[in-house]
Amino acid sequence: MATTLKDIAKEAGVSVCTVSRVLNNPKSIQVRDETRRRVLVAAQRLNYRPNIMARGLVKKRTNLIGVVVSSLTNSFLSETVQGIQDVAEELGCSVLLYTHRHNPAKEAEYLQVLRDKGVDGIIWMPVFESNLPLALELEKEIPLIQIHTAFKSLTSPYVTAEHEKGAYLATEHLIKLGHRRIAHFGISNDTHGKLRHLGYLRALTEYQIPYDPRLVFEAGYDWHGGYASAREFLKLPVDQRPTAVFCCGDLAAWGAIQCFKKAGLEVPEDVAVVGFDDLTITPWMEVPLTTIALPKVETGRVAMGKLDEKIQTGEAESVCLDVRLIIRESSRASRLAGVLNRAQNC
Amino acid sequence: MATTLKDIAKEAGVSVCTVSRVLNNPKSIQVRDETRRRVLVAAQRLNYRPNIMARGLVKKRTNLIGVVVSSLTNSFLSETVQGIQDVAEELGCSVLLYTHRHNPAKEAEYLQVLRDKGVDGIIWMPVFESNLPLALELEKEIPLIQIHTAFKSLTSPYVTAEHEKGAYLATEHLIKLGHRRIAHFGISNDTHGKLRHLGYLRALTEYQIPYDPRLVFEAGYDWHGGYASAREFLKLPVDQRPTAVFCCGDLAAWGAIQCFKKAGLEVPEDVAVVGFDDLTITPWMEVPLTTIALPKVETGRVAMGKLDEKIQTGEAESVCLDVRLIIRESSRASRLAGVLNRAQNC
DNA sequence: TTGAAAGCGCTAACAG
DNA sequence: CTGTTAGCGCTTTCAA
Repeated sequence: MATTLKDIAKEAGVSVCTVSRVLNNPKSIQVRDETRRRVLVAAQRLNYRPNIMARGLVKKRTNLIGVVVSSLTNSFLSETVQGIQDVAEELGCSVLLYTHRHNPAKEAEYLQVLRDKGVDGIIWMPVFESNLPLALELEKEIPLIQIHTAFKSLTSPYVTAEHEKGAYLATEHLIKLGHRRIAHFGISNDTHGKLRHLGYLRALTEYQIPYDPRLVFEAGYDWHGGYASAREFLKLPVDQRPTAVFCCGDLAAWGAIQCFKKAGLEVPEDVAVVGFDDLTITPWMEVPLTTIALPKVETGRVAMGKLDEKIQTGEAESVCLDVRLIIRESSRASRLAGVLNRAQNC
Repeated sequence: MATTLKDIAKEAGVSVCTVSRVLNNPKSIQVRDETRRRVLVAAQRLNYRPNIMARGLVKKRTNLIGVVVSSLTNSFLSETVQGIQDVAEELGCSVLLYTHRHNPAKEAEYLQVLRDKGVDGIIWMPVFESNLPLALELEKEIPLIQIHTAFKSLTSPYVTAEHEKGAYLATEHLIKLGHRRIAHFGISNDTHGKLRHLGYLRALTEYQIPYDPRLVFEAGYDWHGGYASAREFLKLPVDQRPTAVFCCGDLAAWGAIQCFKKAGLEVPEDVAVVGFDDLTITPWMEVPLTTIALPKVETGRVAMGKLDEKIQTGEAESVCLDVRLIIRESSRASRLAGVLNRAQNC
C-alpha cells in the first residue's frame, strides 16, 4: 500500500492539510520551519509519492496530454514525438500516444478516446479532411494543437514548417547549379505536397524558367512512388529529359535514384536529385542525398509549449518554423547542364 | 462541465448508485428493465463519459501502463510499441511511452517516473545492466514485463525472440548455398549480439566447418559499424577472404554492402550478405537484403497480454517467439563458393 | 430492485 | 501558522 498524506500527517504529528501545504508550496512562508522539516522528513522516510488520480480529481487536470499521429516508422514523426515528450516531461505531464497508420476511422476514434480519457489537451497531425467536423466539435471541448500541417478552418493553433520555402530552396539550389530543366516528383492530394509544388513553381518563376507540366510526376512519399515516377521520367525523349529532379520526399528520391541507376544514368552526373525531409538514412543512400531538413524535434517541442500555453491561458499563436537545405552528393552541376546553360546564355 | 453520474441520476430520477450499476454491469439482472432504460437514455442524452480519475481513485487502478524502450527510430521497436498499443486498447488501457535513447540515467528515471505516476504495470526493454538493482527493487512494487531481451536474474516474465536460432538459420542458409568461409560482423557487448554469435557458431559446428576467429569482426548495429567491419574484412589476404558474411543487423549489412561495392566487389556474386532484423527499408537497398525477420508486432501484442495477466493474477510465463528467414537477393551461391565447395568435396 | 452512506487521496476555502 | 470541513466523481457495502 502506498503512503498517503494521512500517513505522513500521523508520522509527523500534524494535519493532512499541513502536509499538503508543505509538499505543494516548497517556498511558502505559511509554515513554521520546524513543522516543515518534520513533514519533509516523514515524507522522505515513508517514501511518499503523490497519487495523481486523487490530485487530478480535485484539480480537474490529469496532467495527461494526447498525441495522435499517423505512424512512428519514419524519423520524421518519431522525432517530433520525442520533442513533445521532452517538453512534456519538463512540464510534468505524461504523453498518451496513438498512431492511426493512415486509417481515417482510427484517427477519429483516437481523438475521441483521448477526449474521453480526460486528457488536458491534444496534439495531433491532421491527416483526413473527413475528420474535420469532428475536430471542429472537439476544439470546443478541449485544447487542440495541430502539427506539421493544419486545417485552416479550425481555430486551434498549429505548428508547421516552411514547406513552400523548403521546396523553393531545393529548386533554387538546382537552378544555381546550372540546371534549367528540372522535374518534380510530387504529390498532389496532400497539403505538404501542394506547398512543395508551389515552392517549386515559385523558384522557376523567379528565375524565369518556363514551367513545363510534363516535367511534373505524381510520386507520393514512398520508395515505390519515386521509382515509378522515374520510370515515367525515362520515357521522355532523351533530348527533352530534365537534368535534375526535385522529389517531394527522401524515400521517393531514393527510389528514383535506384531506377535511374538501373537505367544506366549516373546521379548526380546525368541527373541531379534533391529530396525532402532529411531522414536518418539519407546520408547512407548509395548516393548521399541532398535534401531539405525539417525542424522535426523542434516542432514537437514548440507544439508542447503551445499546448501548455493554450491550456493555461486559453490562447496560443500558430507558428511556422524554418527549414534548411542540406547539400550532399546527389546534386551537382551536371556537365550537360553546364553546356545547356552556356548555350542558353549566348 | 462534463456530465457526471449525478446529472444522469437527476435526469433519470434514480440514485447515483443505480446509475453506476446500470452503466457498469450491462448484463446484470439487478435492475428493473424500465429503470435501466431510463438511465441508459439519460446517459446517452447527456453524452456521459466516465471520469477515469474518479474511477481509478476508487478501484486503485489507473488503466495506464508504461513502456520504456531505447528509441522509436527503427521499425523494430516502433512496431513492437504498435503491438502493445493495439492490445492495450482492446483491454481498455492507455500507454505511457518513454524513450531513453541509450541514456542509462534516463532509463532509470523513466522507470521510476512511471512507478510514481501509478501505472498498473510496465513493459520495458532492459538495456543497461547498471539498472538491474533498480529493476529488482521495482518488480517487487509493480508488475514488470521484459521485452526483446531479459535480465534473467529478475523474476519478471520476458517476451523475446529466437535470436540464436535466427543466427543459426542465417548461417545455415549461407552454408547450404555452398559457402564455407563465412564471416560474422557482430557485436559482443550485448545480449542479442552474443546470441547471434552463438547461433553462427552452432551452425558452423553442426555443418563441421572449422571456426576461424579472424573472420569475426566487431560491427555494432549501425551502418558505420558495418562499413568499418567491411574495410577490415577487405584487408584479409584475397585467397583467405570469406565468400559470405552474416551481419548482426540490417543497417550494418547495408554499410558492409556499400563498402564492398565501393571496393569493386559484387554482392552477392563476390560476397553474399545476410542481415538481421528485417527493417522496412531492407527491400529497397541497392541489393535487397536477405535477412531474419523478428516477430516485431507480435512481441508487443504478447507482452501486453502477459502484462495484463500479471496484473490480474500476479503470474505470467515467459515466452520466446519464433523468427523467420527471408531470402532476397543479397545471398546466392557465389561461383567461387561453388568452386571451393567442389574442391573441398574431392 | 433500489437507495443511503462511506470513503478512495487529495486540495482549498474558511476558521481559529 | 495550522486545523477543520467539505467535496471532486465514482464504487461499494449494507440496509431497506
